[in-house]
Amino acid sequence: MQSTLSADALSLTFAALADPTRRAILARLAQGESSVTELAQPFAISLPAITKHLKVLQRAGLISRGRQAQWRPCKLETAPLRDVSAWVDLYRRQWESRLDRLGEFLQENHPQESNNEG
Amino acid sequence: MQSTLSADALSLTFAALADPTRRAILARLAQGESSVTELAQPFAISLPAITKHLKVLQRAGLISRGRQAQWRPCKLETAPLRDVSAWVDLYRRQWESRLDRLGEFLQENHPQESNNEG
DNA sequence: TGAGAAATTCACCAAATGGTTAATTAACCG
DNA sequence: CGGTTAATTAACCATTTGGTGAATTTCTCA
Repeated sequence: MQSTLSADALSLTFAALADPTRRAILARLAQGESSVTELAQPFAISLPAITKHLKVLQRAGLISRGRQAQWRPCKLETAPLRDVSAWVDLYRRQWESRLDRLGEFLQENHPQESNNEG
Repeated sequence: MQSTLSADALSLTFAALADPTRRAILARLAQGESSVTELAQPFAISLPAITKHLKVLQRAGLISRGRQAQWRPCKLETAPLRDVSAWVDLYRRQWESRLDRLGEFLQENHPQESNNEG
């Protein structure tokens, strides 16, 4: 699992989010803490596979693990999503301001056209 | 793992963003269109490696390719980042509202405590 | 003390990823 | 036409990823 040079936090977070099973796990955890078997319930994969997904999420800081009796409950952690949000919004703002400037230019020169939206 | 069944759009986008080289390429493209060799400039990897990164970005819909003479300029595309932003904000809102509710509860019971940011 | 439940670790496998060099395609220019 | 530049494709390699089943750890409880 461990790479020689550990990847940066943002890369770990994006990589962790790049799997639908893991996103579904996070969605479930957004509603509250949960045990591993409970989390595994909706999926057609083995428990060890779930454990691996949880390790990926934990390494990305997206969840933390607790311990009570033989359960290791998982809890959603907020910080990494905040970083992702910041990164995404930064670049959205950058290209949106570029498009705005282009839009203004087009407005000045071709008041008819109002194209956007891919 | 599911190559025959192509992964969903959000997974493709997150996976594309999970590499620092690709994020740097996008950052560069946020300032305007660029050719491949120009994009490759800052990196210590070969041109074919850059081509592969561009394919990943294109498959995720994060860039589009043009064509003029022997150049294939790359352009940033906005739609997928909007989806990422929507997903992230949805879950941020979900757990933040949970934390808010917890905060209110704590307020009612321990008016001293005030929450802080990392 | 030991059966059973929760979860992890182990050993393995196939496919995907990220990189390389060498060869090839596509367009320009003289 | 031939040479040059831009970029891609091809073939290959090492590592990572996502999965499996079997064994093991850790805890509860009768």
